[in-house]
Formats: sequence, structure tokens, C-alpha cells
Amino acid sequence: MPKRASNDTSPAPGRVTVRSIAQRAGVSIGAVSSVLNNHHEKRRIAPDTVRRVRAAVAELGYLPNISARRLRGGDDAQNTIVLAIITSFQAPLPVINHFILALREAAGEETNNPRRASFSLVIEMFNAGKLHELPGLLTGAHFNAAIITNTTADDDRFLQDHVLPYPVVLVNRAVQDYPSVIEDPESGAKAAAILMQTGRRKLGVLYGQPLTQTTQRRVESFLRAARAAGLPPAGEIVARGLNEEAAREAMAQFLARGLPLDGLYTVTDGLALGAYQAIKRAGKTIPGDIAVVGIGDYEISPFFDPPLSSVGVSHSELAHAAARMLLRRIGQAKRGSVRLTVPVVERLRESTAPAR
Amino acid sequence: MPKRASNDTSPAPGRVTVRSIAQRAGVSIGAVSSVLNNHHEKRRIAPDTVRRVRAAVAELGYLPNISARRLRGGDDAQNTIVLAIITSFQAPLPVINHFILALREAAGEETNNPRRASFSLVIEMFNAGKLHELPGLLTGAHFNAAIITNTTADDDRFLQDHVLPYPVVLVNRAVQDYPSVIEDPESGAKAAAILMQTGRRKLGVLYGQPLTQTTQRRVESFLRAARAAGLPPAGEIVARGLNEEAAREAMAQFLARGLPLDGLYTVTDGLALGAYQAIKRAGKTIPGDIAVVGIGDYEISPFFDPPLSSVGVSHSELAHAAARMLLRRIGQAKRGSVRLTVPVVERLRESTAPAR
DNA sequence: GTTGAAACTTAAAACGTTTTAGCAGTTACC
DNA sequence: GGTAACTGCTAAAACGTTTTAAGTTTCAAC
Repeated sequence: MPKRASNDTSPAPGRVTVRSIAQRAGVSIGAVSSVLNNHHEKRRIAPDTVRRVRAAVAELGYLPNISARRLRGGDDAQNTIVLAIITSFQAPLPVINHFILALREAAGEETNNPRRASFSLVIEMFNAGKLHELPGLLTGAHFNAAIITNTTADDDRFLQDHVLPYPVVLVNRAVQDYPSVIEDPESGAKAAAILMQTGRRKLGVLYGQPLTQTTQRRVESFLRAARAAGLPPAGEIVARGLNEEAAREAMAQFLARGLPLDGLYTVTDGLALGAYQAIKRAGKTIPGDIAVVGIGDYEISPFFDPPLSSVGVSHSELAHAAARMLLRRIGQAKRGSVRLTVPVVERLRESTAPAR
Repeated sequence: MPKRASNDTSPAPGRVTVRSIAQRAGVSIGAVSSVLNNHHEKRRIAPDTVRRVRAAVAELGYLPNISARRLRGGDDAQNTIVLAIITSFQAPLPVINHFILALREAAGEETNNPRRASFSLVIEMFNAGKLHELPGLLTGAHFNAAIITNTTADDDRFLQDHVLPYPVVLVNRAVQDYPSVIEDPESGAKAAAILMQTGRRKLGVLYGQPLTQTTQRRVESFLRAARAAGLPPAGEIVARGLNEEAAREAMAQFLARGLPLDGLYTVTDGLALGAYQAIKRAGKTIPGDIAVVGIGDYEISPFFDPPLSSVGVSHSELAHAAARMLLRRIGQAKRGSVRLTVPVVERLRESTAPAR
């Protein structure tokens, strides 16, 4: 008869661990581990013991502690550095794909240092304005470095007041003392220039609520450029939301009021698409009656009808820049604020062909 | 004069740990930790010691081991269960957003059990066909549960031959003994029905290379349904890739050959968009000359010109179903194969209005 | 009845942290 | 000139695993 297990210590109040199972099955921790990892044959555990352990596992609903497993280090323990992408639930999600790919690819490039060749990538999400509630944010207990994006003004203020104990790169938000990657703030002005080059003089800008730091900059630089060129004040068309449907509605209302407009700038491509529908339904043509410029955040904008011209940074490029910046800062203590401005690129397509 | 630190054990060959720093700074591990966590004031560490430790940290390029930190358990140690989304680098990425949101939301629903109210979410990626190279896949050392998607036939074979020591849900791939969520396999047949209802009889299907298990099922059930209805054999239009541009090219060539076509089914909305452009440029109208049905995987398909009809499952619904299935299996040992078929929904819009 | 091997199981070490308790000196106080 | 408080640090425990080395029975063979 085997000796009874004796290395039981605490009463194990909370989580089910390998120790709870051992107690329940009347066996030692080591034996439990053997069974869990299917080493019981190699280790010659009696079939009946295996059965008892398996039963206990099932009854207790055991979940292994991943941190413990990784700490202990198995065959593939190397890859223990953790990168996070932190974004808000409320943000338009599509962007984060670019970050995921960008981080994976940037890490591939840095293979000169084999230690950081591989890593795990976690996605953390917070409710807009509640970044400070994110577990591990201040302690650094959850990741070694992070890209933070889609923060609100409240979140930025929080960041300003605290210093995070790991490298961080912000995207499209500038906060003092944090490195960041943002798009060229004159993006909107360049859109205005394109419209003016095609002879448009009655300009308008379409944006949705709420405005982010970035979209606001686009609007402002657009309005400023129109004013500087001596045009009549550009119209502001404000949609109730950020999606196509809201844009269509706002645009339809604007057109119904008969206000003059021959050049439209939309601060996202989605808004442009909604506007397209309203314009066509109002019996007007693009670019005949109204030229349209978007920002190029939809990859399919060349397939709009007509293909959409745009001035903006590619999400992919922004993400790659952020990823490279982050990886470069890992493990080297020289912190401090670097601000990288990604230049916009102009893609001229039919939607801004010269009027008639 | 303080006593010299003495708890140095191994020569610390590989990674830089808190011990390496302690040795370098001539101080104990505990002191290093205090400095790292900015507790040095509370713990009354001498300013000079703090400086020495900081210097060592910088010189050695220290990165804390996240697993160790989490194991040790700080203020927010609860959340230690790890969920993974596993997908291939080669797959069209946009889908995974839905999984991210779905997992977060599904976890919110299960708040009756507070233990699993929160978790960390990791994204793992593999090269198509090389799923088996993913670290931690077989050992369970990296996550407690996973959603696996975008596998190839090779990957499926690998899964078939191994049993993973944690709950898994496959998406849009059926593999024996694995729970999975797939779209209604008669999706294509329903598309054919819609086209036939509007009086179209010269059908065609547009798809790209390579075919996935899912797109292949769509094509096959479409062709089968057309045949069953006694129509002339439906045309197969094969694009060289999966994007809009490839679709446009393939469609343009097809039309140039003057083959008969009055009803088109595309196995993704992206392909439909490419086809739209080719059709219009060929001087034909939608739906006047050719009706088009997509699958509804682009959220903006109602804003195509004309708005695109579709039959398909929403990515969001698929993702939610998978997430719920996964969470339900966590911690309860009743494994085994469950196959959930998500029904398709028909969204009829202008692109399938009756011919003239 | 010893003796060995075989069968089964356990104790202990290790992974890298953080925190708690506490040990020596030094200084201040009466 | 003894005690109390302060200063500056260290040792050790704990988190949950897996694995290694080392037991202790049992069982067959002599």
C-alpha cells in the first residue's frame, strides 16, 4: 500500500491548484502533475491512481496556472517577453490588425538579438476614459511593453500624471514625455489643396461625433487652409455617429438645404462612402458636381464608384512605425519623448477629376 | 557598513534577472526589487544604492519576467486565465477583431462565475501549414483555451492526430473530435435560389485562389443547386487572388469573352466589389443586366452602388458563437465533438432587384 | 528468508519575482 | 552609559508548476 501523501500545506481556499487535486485524490503533487502531462506511463503510475486523479480534475474544474507553467519553463520557455496592444472597446477596431501584424513583422526584423526574436502578444481593452482601471497598467505585472491607442482626453491626463514602468508608444495621441507616432497634422490642409487645385471653391468638411484628437486636427487644418486661401468659409457637416449611415443622413440633410458645395473632405473613408450615397441619390454627380477627398483608411477605396481620392497615412505604415519604435526601446533604458510624424501620401483618383 | 549580499547562487548564464542585477550592484535581491518597484523610499534604501541598482538595470538591459510577477501575485493577481486566438499569418486578418470583441463580451456574460470574469487574451500566429510549430500548442504551457481558425488541410491533419490538453474551438474548419462552429454548408445553394427567384438563368460564380474549406463549400453548393434546378451549367470565374483587383481582372476577362451571364454569386464581398467595377466598365448594369449576390462579410456592403444583396453568416455572429462555446467548455471536462452550424441570413438589396 | 529488481509514489529543487520579518549598526535621548 | 528609535539592508517565504532523485512496497527467484 502506498504511503499517504503528506506535503499538503494550506487549506487551498480560492483557486483549484494541483495541490487541491492531490488532496482530493489522496496522492502527491508530483503524481498529479505526471497524470496531467500524460507522463503517467513513463513514470509508472498505477492505472487506478490515474483514474482517481482524472476524476478529481474533472470534479474540481482544474485550470492550470499559465504563469506557473511558463515560469517553471518547459521545452519552449524562451519566449517570455510580453507585448501588449492596448485599445478601447469603443474604438473602431479594424486598426488593431495592423498593429498585430506590424509587431510580428518588426520582431522578425530584429532577429540579430535572438532573445527578442519571439514574444507573446496580448490584447488589452479598456472602457474609453477608464484606462486607469486596466489591471497591471501601473505595476508592469502584465506586459513588458505596450502600444496604447484610442485614448480619450481623460486617459491622456492620467498618463500625463503617471510614469509607466515599461516602454510605451502612443499612437495618434501626443502626451508629454511619451514617445508617440502621429499622422502629419497638416493632413486636412493638403486635402483642401487638392480640392482647390481642381477648381473647387465652395468647400465642406464632413465629420462624425465624437471627434478624436486626430480627426479634430484634420478638420481644423482643413478649415484653416480654406480660410488662408481666401475662400468663403467652408461648411461643416456633422454626422451623429461615425458610421456610413450617419454620414449619409447628415449629407442628405445638408444637400436638401440647398447650400453651395463643390468640394467635400471627409475625415474617414467610411464617411465618404455614406456621403457618396447621399450625393448620388440627390441627383448630383461625383466629381462633376462635387469632388470628394477621403483619407485612405479603407483599403477598398479604389473600388468605390467613382474611386476615392485620398490624403492620409496608411494605417499599416503608422502601425509599423509604432511597432519599430516600441521594439527599439525595449531593454534600453533611454526613455524620453520622441515624436514621430508619419507623412501623408496623396492618392489622386477619379473622385477629384477636374470639374466638367 | 551594511553586510554584503550573499544569496547569489548560480552564475546566471542566459537571461538577465533580478539576481544578475543584485550581483552587479553588490546588493541583495530584495533591495533590487524595492528599487524596481519604486518602493525604495518606503523601504529606506540609501540614495547611493538606488543609483547603483538603476545603473546596473540600465547596463544589463533588464526585462522583468512577466510570468514570475504574475505568479507571485500582486494587487491584481486574480486574472490569470489565458485565452488565445490562433490564426495564420496568411489569412485575411479583419476577422479576428470579431473574435477579440466576442471573447471579451462573452466573458462579460458569464459573470455569474466571478473567477472567469476577466482573463488575458493572447494572439498567436503561425505560418499556414505549420501550426505544429506554434510554441505551447501541445503542452498547454501558453494558454488555457483557444479558438483556432484559418488552418490549412495540413494543419487539420495535425490536429486530427494529436489531442490538445485544453479546450479548443475551431472556426470554419471541421475536424473530427474537435468542437467547431461553421457556416451553413448550403450557403451557396441559397444564393443560387435568390438569383433564380429574380428570373436569372445564366448563372456564374466568382471565387479566388486559394480556396478555403468554407469558400469551396460555397462554390460547390451553388453549382449543385444550379444543376438541380435544371439550368445550364453555371460559369466558374476564377480570380488569381483573393482581393478586389484580382476579381476585377478575372471578371473583365470573362465579360470580354462574351459568355452569357445574368446572375453572379461571389464568395466574398470583396470579390463582388471588384466585379462591380468590371461590370460597370464593360457598360453593363447591376441589376439590369447582371444581378449580384455576395456573402455579407463587409459591413459596408449596403453602401456599394448598388447596395449588395447577400446570403451568409455575419462574422460577428460566428465569432460570438465560437466564443460562447469556448467559454462554456472551460473548466468542465466533458470534451468531445460538437458541431454548431450557424444559419445564413438573407439580406436582399438592390443588386438583386428583378431584371428590368 | 534473503536478495534484487520492478512497481509505484513522494519529497525537494527550481523557475523569477515581491514582501515580510528582522538583524546589525548608528544616533538620539535622558 | 543604557535604552530607544532610526537607518539600511538581508534572508526567507510564497506564488503553482514540473522534474529529478530518492525512497518504500511488492513480488519473484534463489
